[in-house]
Formats: sequence, structure tokens, C-alpha cells
Amino acid sequence: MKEVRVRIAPSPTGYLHVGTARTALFNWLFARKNGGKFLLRIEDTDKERSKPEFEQDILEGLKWLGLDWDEPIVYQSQRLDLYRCEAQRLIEMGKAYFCFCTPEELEQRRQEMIAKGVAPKYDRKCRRLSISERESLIKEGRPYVLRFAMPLEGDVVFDDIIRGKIRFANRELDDFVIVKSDGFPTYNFACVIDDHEMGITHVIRGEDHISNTPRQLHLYMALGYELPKFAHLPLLLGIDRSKLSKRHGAVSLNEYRRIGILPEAMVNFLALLGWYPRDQREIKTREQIIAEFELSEVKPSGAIFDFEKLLWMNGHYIRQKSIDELAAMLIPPFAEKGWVHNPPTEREWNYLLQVTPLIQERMRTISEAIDLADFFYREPENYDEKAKTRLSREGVSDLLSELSNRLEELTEFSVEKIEATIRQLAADWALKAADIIHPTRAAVTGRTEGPSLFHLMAVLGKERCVGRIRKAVQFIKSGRLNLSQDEEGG
RNA sequence: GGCCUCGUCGUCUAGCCUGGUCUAGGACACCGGCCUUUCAAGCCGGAGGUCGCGGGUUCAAAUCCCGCCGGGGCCA
Repeated sequence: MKEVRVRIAPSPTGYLHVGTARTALFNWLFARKNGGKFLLRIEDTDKERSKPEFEQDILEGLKWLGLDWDEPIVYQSQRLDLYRCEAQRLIEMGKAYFCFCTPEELEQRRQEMIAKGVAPKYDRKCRRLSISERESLIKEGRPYVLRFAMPLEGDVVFDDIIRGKIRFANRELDDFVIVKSDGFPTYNFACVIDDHEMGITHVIRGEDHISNTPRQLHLYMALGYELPKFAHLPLLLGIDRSKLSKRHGAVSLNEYRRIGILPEAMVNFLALLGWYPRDQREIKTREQIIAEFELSEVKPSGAIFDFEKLLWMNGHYIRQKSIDELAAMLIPPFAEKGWVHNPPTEREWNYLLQVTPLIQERMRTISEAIDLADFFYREPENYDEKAKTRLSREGVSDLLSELSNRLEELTEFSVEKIEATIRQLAADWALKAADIIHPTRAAVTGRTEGPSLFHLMAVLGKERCVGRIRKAVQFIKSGRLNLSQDEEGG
């Protein structure tokens, strides 16, 4: 069997879109599954809108996802001679012709057709030009485009791997432009030549290309190329079921990377948008996905990008990380906050190693760590509303005051000692441990929720814990708690 | 508007090809319980779908056939 060769062909006119990433992933999976080649072509013929920074972003995004390509990148802008040569062949075979109609003429005739209620298509005026008419117009220096001479009747059919047979009537297709007046090839023309030239065996792309396919099929046949197989992936949709776009939120892969989505989570999640494993087990390693992936099993219906599910999956992968690995990932965002140096000092690293396990199971993205770890790096500036309620209970200031004294006595500020101290105090004062734990948490972290109190205190150390508890006592005594409650009530 | 395409819980989907075991299964989210100092995680349980609608075929249809409706894409 012939070697499988697939490709993605993004234009560097924008950042890497998650939809493009998903298409890339499916192509890559198919190539890896079948021992084939995954290639990359940059469609940079739009000089105006193409930018190096976009190309950079696309390449980085693919690398980040681990979608490695197997051969040097092909640049469309470097193959203009090839397109010209193929266009010339079509002209000689009589399968393409010069068209001198101006955009204004075209527009006028289009309006007329719409007015008459006819489908607006090119009326093939220039297809009927005689050789002498054509020559004289060229001699006049009139600008022209090249059009494909579409067969007037018959059908084109192709067997889509995902959707089955798709048929188009040739008379629905018009004589589309293959070379623009500036000499540049149009999308369909360049795409076919490039795919043939690159030996592409399977064209796996978005559903939005289905209607380009019949035109491309005709080009393949006219040029005498062997036909590839086609597979049209369902589109990625926003919550309103329209094609995923900026107004639905983050669409560039970068944004997900920036908030701390892990590449393995992204790959796993993206793979499930359109494809589903037979065993119904959704969490899969890259290797498992490659082994189980079947292009023909891809669902034809559009898939909504469910961010909530991505977050869940990312949380799962975060929990799988070793402490060292996760801690290392926290360095950049923490450094940005000024909490650690990058690279961190030995002392900072050791501290980070203690903080990390305490927040690991609460994180869904890396960036959430900033909020979760806040009190490990800063004195709480204020207490949240629930924490204030905890602190405002009767007798809390005396209780905390006593606790701070007892804690200060400790020579070893360990999890066990802290726990023993708190439980002892509870016993002495005939309270439940929870009655001390809750206000203490509020005093130390400013919140009512978070990691195990004893562990978190041990990490913070005696000085800071005693200091924060006493500060809370002052706060309660200052009466500001009541004040804020009054404000709340009013 | 024309052409193409899709249509199972809110979402991702299994099942559809090879009708019955589907009183439609799993996952996210949601609700409840357990665990627990809180949150989270984990475990257990629950609610949620007249399988877009209407006909037909059949003893039997989510599954086959026809029509319709709705969504989406492309073209301009």
C-alpha cells in the first residue's frame, strides 16, 4: 500500500485557531496511526495579510501540542512558477481560458441575474471569444484572469471517508477563476497543485471545504493528477451552534496555553471533538489515541467547544503531575507576581515544593494557582465576607489570642504539633476542634476554604501564623467587623 | 437565494451500516450522600432524552424508506 501523506495548510494571516489545531491533530493522528507522513504547508500568497509573527505563532502552537511534521515546510509563495506552468498546460489543453470581464461588468451582470431570480454565476462570456478576439484584447493590454472551463453537464462524485458519497451537478459549478489578474493563483488552484506536488494521499480538512471539493476534483482530473481521498471534519461550534469564532471567547490556541491548559489535556480534549473511543474511556494518552484512532469513525455532526469540560480534563492532568513537574510550571506565573525569582533561589524552590501539593488538587489551570496560593506569599489584605462571619462569632478574639500564645510556645512547628495544640485547646475550652479551626483559617488565610489548615500553617511557619492570628485579634477588637456587617445589612 | 451538509439528555457522545438484549449506555456540568477542619479531589447515588417532526414498512424502528422542519457551511 502506498505511504500515507497528509498535511495542514494554514495561512499566516492570524494566530493558530483551535479549529486549525484540531484539524492538524486529526491529520497528525491519521499519519501516525498509519505510519505515514504529516506535512506542513504555509499558504502565504496573500502578501497583504500574511505576517511572520502569525507563522511563528502557528509553528509554536503545533510544537507545543507535540504535532511534529516530517518534512521541510512548503511555502506557497516560493512556487509561483509552478502554478504558472500548470496554468499554461490547462490553456494549451483548452481547459482554461482568458477572461477580460472587468469587476464592474461582472458586478452589473450579477445584479441583473439576481434581479431575474437566477443563481448569480459567471455567464461564460469570454469562453466564447474567438482566438483573434482574444489576441487583440491581450495586445491592447487589457487585464485578464484565467478561468477554468467547467464541463457543462454531468456530475462529480467523491466518497468522503466521514460522510460517504457526495455528489455535485457540474452545471451548478461555474467557470471559477484559477489565476487572478495579478498573476497569483486562487486558493483552489494552488491547493490542488500543491497537494499533488507534495504527494498528498488524504485531504483531511474542515467541513467548510466541502463545497470547494468539486472544483478541486475537476482540476485534478484536468491536470491529470491522481485523486486523493477526502475526509471532511465537522466544524467546531460556539455555544450558539455557529462556527467557532472570536465572539464565542478564546479561539486562539495561545490563549489556552497562556491560562495554563496543559498540551496533553488539549490534545485529549480536541481528539474527542468529533471522534470517540470504542471503549468509551475518555481520558487517553497520546499513544492510546494514536492506536485507537479511526478516521472513518469520526462523527459528521458539528461539535461545540465545551470549555467547562476542558477545565475538568486539564484538572485531571494537573493532578497526575509530579510535585516537581508542577512546581516547575508554577515558576513563570509566580515570578510574574514577584513571588519567586526565575529561576528561583534554593529557598524559594523548597518553599514552592511545599506549597504545590497543597494546591494541586484544587487547580484546573496553572493560572488558577495564583489565586489558590496567594496567602502563601502575601499577608491577607482583608478577610472575605464568610471569613468575617467566622471571626465575628462570640469569644473568637479570646480564643485566637490564647491559640497564638500556645503556638508561640512550640519549639517544633510541625503538622502534628499544630494539630495537637489546636485539639488540646479545644479540649481545654470544651469546644469542638472545628470551632477553632474555622476562625483560625479565616485569620491565617483570610478565607473559609483551602487546603488542610494544619499543613498550610506548617508551611507558613510559626512567625507568620502567630502574626496573622494576632493581627486578626486586633482586627476583631477594632470593631471593623461589626461596621462592615452594618454596611452589609444596610 | 442556490448548492452541500448535519439533527440521540444543557454539552461531548455510545448505539444506527448487520431492526428486537435500548424500560437508550458513558463523560462534563448540575443535585444529594460518604469521607473530612473547610474547599477541592475521590467514591457512591440521583435528576436530566416522547432518539428534530410527521407518515410508511414490519409482529417489532433511535435503527430501514419517504416527506417536512430546524441548525450549520460554502457561493455571491
